[in-house]
Amino acid sequence: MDDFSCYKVGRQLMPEIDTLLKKRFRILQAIQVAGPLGRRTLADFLQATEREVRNETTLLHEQQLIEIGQKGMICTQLGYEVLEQLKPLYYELSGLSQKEQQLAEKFGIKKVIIIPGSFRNEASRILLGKEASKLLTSLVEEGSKIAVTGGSSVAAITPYLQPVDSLPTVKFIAARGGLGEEMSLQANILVSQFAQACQASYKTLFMPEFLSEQAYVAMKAEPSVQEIIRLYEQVDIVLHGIGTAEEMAKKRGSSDADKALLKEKGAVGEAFGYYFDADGQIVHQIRTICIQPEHVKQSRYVLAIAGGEEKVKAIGAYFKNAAKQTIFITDEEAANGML
Amino acid sequence: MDDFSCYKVGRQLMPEIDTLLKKRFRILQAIQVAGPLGRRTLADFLQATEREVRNETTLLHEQQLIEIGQKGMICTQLGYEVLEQLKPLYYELSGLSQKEQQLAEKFGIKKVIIIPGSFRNEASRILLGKEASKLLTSLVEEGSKIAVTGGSSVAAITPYLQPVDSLPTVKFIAARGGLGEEMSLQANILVSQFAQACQASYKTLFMPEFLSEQAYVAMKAEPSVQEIIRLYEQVDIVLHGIGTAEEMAKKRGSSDADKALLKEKGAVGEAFGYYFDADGQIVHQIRTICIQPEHVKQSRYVLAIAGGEEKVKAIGAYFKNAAKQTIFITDEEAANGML
DNA sequence: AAAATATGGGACGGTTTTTGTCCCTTCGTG
DNA sequence: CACGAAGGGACAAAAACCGTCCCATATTTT
Repeated sequence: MDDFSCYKVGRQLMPEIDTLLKKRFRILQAIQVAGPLGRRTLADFLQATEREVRNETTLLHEQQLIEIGQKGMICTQLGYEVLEQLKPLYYELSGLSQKEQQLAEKFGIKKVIIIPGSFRNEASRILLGKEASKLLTSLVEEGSKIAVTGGSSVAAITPYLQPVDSLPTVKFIAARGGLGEEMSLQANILVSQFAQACQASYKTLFMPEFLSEQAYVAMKAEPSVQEIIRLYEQVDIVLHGIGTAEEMAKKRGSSDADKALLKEKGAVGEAFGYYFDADGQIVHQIRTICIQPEHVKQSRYVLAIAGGEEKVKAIGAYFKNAAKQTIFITDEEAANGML
Repeated sequence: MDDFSCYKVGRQLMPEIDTLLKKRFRILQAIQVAGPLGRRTLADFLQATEREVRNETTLLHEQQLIEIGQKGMICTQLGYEVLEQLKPLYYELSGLSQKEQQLAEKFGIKKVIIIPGSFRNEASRILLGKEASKLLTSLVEEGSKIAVTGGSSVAAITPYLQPVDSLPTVKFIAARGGLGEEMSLQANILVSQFAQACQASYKTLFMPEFLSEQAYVAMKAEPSVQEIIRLYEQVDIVLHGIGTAEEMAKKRGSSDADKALLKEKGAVGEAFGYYFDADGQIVHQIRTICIQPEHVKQSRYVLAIAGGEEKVKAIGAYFKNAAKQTIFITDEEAANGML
């Protein structure tokens, strides 16, 4: 499983290297993701004193793992390699590997990936983006159809998608219509950005949020809508976030009556347009066009992304009744909350 | 070649672990070989302050690598295992592996094994004994005939020979007669002790040191001597030390005239009864029965053992004209002197 | 039996190192 | 040109470390 045997033997003579490795790894990683930045900025970024950061960074500099310029410190190529090679070990030492496995078993899903820190922190979101992008890239095949929902977590991937391999042949599909205000996090916007980044094609679905019963039926019959519904049936990969019921309702600008209704029904979370209760059962559905749970369940891969302390309950509920083939990317904060 | 890759990557982030590992390894090893011993004794054994030893030993104790009793500190089973597993790494870090290879190339022999420290130090002699014993055990086969000379370095093996495998079937043969005073280091005594330790058989050769020409010829004709000379021709393994010319002459109680003669001939070293000059050429031979250089050269393995600063010249000279199949065990001190 | 030696644990100043926190000059950037 | 953030320098307070001794006890030697 691991080939850190010599490290583990060495640790018996030098137990202090564990904490040392974790500390320096964190700092080097922070420099890597947070780009060129100065000593003091880094210090409160990591919530450490200036001194501590300074000591470690001078050492990292002597080791040629970072370069110190006038813009600040940046990670060298060697630093990248060291980070890459030490990542599994860091995960092992931080217990993240173990937590990943525990969560995967608990939820009965394929795999869990934990990003150190919290998605509230920018550094973690950058790591998330890189990790998710890497994963997505490894999953796609020639002509894959990828359904994408909105949300800040999913949006974090954008800067790191690159046109490699078969990515240019895939198609990104908005998993549902827009959500109201925050345009930049809408599924429609994201798919277009994704597609642009990968030089791939995409399909948007612009629709009002709240349709009357009649309008809903009418829309469903529209040829363009029919077309996207057919696409949903052929989706290979679903990329979605998970939200809390309150947050979602607020984002949608739901009325107080609707909020009360949701609360009454016990809704705690939301994913691709469906509200579910603490048991993961769907209790409410937005009356709009969106991908159906059965489409999700029959897709080859499901990539769920969600983190942060506030989403612990929603995530836990969602995975009581989620697609088994799901790969779940979360942050350390949420992972701790769920264990 | 080595599988310390994860260690070496880790070292890039934590360069201090090198010295740390070496320091702790040395201390743990000292405890291992020097048996139960106290803090202060260990301190001047390692030429370190009491404090330093104390700090490290408390840590080793916490790590359960040593046990602290009223007789002093001893190495635990876990400690043994850690030492065993870390030994190649320690050799690598200390540059001993590299020096071993350099010396082997320089001398044109099969292999060099360097024992840390100096043979003047008891701890090193204990390590020497263990190492040489292990090596010898690995070399012998069913019915091997092993020629043994005297000397303190060779004698260091005695306590660590154990009756394993095919050792009981081997025969230890005194490579020559006695040397005078120091009985316990004579070849004759050693072979009997070796044989006893291994439950093997042995053959001694008791003869006066300085024979007249007539007596020498007469002795050679003796059946018992003829028998041992035939044995010399069948020897599989030669185990011998290397001495300086001065030391040997003194041990033998040579006359001043003889010493002057040796000096005139340029003798710098001695091995199994032969004096050789700085070029490794034999310049003088003791007139006694002993194994011949041609017997040595045709034996399967030659195990040479010698160390200490004072022997550097003698060793260097000896290996200018030594058997290619020699495996040479020396100490760090001599190794440094020769490079 | 008694003296001598060696053990681990405790204690305690003096010293070195570490730490937190300034200021300063120098740059890019707006 | 001005502002903010960069790295480097400096320094007092604090902490950690270090060398060293003492002590009660156990073991070894005499």
